[in-house]
Amino acid sequence: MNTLFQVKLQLVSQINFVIIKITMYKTKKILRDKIADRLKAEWPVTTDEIDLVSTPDEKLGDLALSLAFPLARKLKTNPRVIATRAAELLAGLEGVEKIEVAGGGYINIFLDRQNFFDQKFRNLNKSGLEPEEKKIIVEHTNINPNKAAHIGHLRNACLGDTLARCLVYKGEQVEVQNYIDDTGVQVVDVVFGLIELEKKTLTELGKMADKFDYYCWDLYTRVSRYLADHESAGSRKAEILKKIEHGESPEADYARLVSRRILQAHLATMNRLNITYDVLPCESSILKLKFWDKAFTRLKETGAIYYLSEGESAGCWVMKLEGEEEKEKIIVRSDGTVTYVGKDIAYQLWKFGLLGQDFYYEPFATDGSRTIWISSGEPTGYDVHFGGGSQVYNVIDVRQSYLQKVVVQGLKSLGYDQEAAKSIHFSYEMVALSATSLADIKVDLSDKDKKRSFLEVSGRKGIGVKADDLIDRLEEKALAEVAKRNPELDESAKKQISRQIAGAAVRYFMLKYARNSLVVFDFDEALNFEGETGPYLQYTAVRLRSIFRKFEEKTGLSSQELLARIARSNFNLSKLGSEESRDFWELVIYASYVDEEVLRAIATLEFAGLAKFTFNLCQKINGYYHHYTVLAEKNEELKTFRLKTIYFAHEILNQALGLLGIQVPGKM
RNA sequence: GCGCCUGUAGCUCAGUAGGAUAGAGCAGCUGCCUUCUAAGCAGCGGGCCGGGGGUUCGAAUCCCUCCAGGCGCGCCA
Repeated sequence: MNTLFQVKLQLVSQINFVIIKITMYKTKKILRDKIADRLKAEWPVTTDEIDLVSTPDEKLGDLALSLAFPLARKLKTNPRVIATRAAELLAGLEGVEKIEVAGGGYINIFLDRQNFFDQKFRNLNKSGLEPEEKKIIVEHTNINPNKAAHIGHLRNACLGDTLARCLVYKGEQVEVQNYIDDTGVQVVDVVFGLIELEKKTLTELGKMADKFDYYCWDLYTRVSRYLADHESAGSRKAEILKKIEHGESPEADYARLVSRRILQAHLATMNRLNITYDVLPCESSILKLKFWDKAFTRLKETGAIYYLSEGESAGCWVMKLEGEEEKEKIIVRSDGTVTYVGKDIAYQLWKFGLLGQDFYYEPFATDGSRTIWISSGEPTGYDVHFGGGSQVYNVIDVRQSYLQKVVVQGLKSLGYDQEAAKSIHFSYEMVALSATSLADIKVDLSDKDKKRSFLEVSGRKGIGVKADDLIDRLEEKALAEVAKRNPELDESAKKQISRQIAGAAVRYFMLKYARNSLVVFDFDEALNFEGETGPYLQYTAVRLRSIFRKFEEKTGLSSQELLARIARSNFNLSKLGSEESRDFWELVIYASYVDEEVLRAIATLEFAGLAKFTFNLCQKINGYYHHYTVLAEKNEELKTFRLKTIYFAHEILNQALGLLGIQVPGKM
């Protein structure tokens, strides 16, 4: 009972913390302070209790206070009376046009539009957000380097990459890691297949043509089936595993060749989606540098794990789990080898800089001007360091929740409570395949699997849509559209645009679902370019940009001169008709919520909201675009004002698209 | 058995730190291209928010319970 109560208290304090963070959004924060200041003379209210929410309708104002309701309850009076009095107290607030009482006791605030727009326009490039961490590590992708990437991996990478982008936008220092399990059983399976089934020599392997990842995809499923059918082969596989872990030739050479080549393929796939990394820590380096030994010593010394001499788990080192009194998690097996979780605890310690040891690094690839570093178990001569974050996000699907909990427990048991609290499992649901998608990829299914309406992606069974296949199909479709609409463009320009469109389609598709929602992948849906899709967002931006381009062509002004002209302009909003005034305001106020959306996305790790926000913004922009012509407007003053309005919207849209990792083509 | 998640329009999903009339997209139907790109816009139809209780001025949102589904709970990784 007592602990339950404590847990509740803890939750409440966490929630308060989040509330404060989210409403950091400048205008609201300033307003909340001022409101609290005015009201506290009459009632006992603090800034934290001032909850400013959006109104359901533009006619009701821009922001609403609902504090009259709880206050009325406390004071046992009518909320309407309180609201009326509050409205009096708040009269003449700076930045506020007027205040009205509505409904049962809502206090509705109408912002001073002229003032608001001027201010927001001037601060277009300042987010108004502040970093809170020393260094944040985002670990994502983490694909076993033994086969082609599939759409399940894409979801992981898109979520992780978007999180990193949002954190950077907030001003945080972010390090993106992609962990490579280059000595694990999945790689072992493929090495087994190459040696025992395919009888490939290392030289033959090196000469193998393109699509090595596709080749391994098929080989991996073949090996899985072979091993299931030939139990006796298990000992050979175990032997290979051991040799790879100890770096013995030639098995370890096979493993290295396979994992590096597949890793190259994965990076190339992710690059198509604008996703990149800072560092690739490898399991082989962890083994070579004996990270586990260090962690093991510490875990033993602190009593975080202990030895069992009798019972079911006799001979094992185990860890107690909070809240599961009679259950123990085995960390070291009775044969002395460490389990997956054990290694993960050591690795997590490294991420926080708590291991007292770092990898060596060397360049693995370059991505534009950015070097992607890979870990090494031996000195390389490069003086670079990674890890040592103050906060760590592990992007891993929901099935790993239990193990992630154990890892956090490991940190806690070692006394690292703060790090445990900042060790965040960013979990999300899996990607499955719809019945039609299953029919699309030719794959043998068991009778049991055939009966289900959808199937979980499985590399082992070969059930999955390969990432490159999906992107290829999207590019192909985009290219056909681009060629139809812009026949004057040369081939390379058309291809470039198609790549950008395909990338946007994938990224939006992966982000539009809430993370707890199981995505049942369907080709028809993923290949759609209309409605709530990435290409729709791009199209919106392209059309706006086209207005600026045409304006510049007509007037001969440069982009800077154009910006200077509209920044200088000072249009009096009262000159607008009521309809245009409303449409202008709806667009501007909605767009200005971008900061709050980013903070919300980070706090809840829910990027579907940010995706939705961007989509809704585009809907508003398209509505405006359709209704108000800019370039043909005869009234020069009004024309400049409209240019300013869409410039504002366009800038914010670009910011949002950047966060979603969506590029804007020059033409579509 | 225990734990986590999910159930909202014909379909796919938003909305869940309680707030005013439950929203999009797709699919269907009606209009709009001598006009800044129709990958667009405007409009129509479509809902016991899984069922039942409770808390509250107010519940899709919080609590209890039941029903249905998914996923975890290895000396696998």
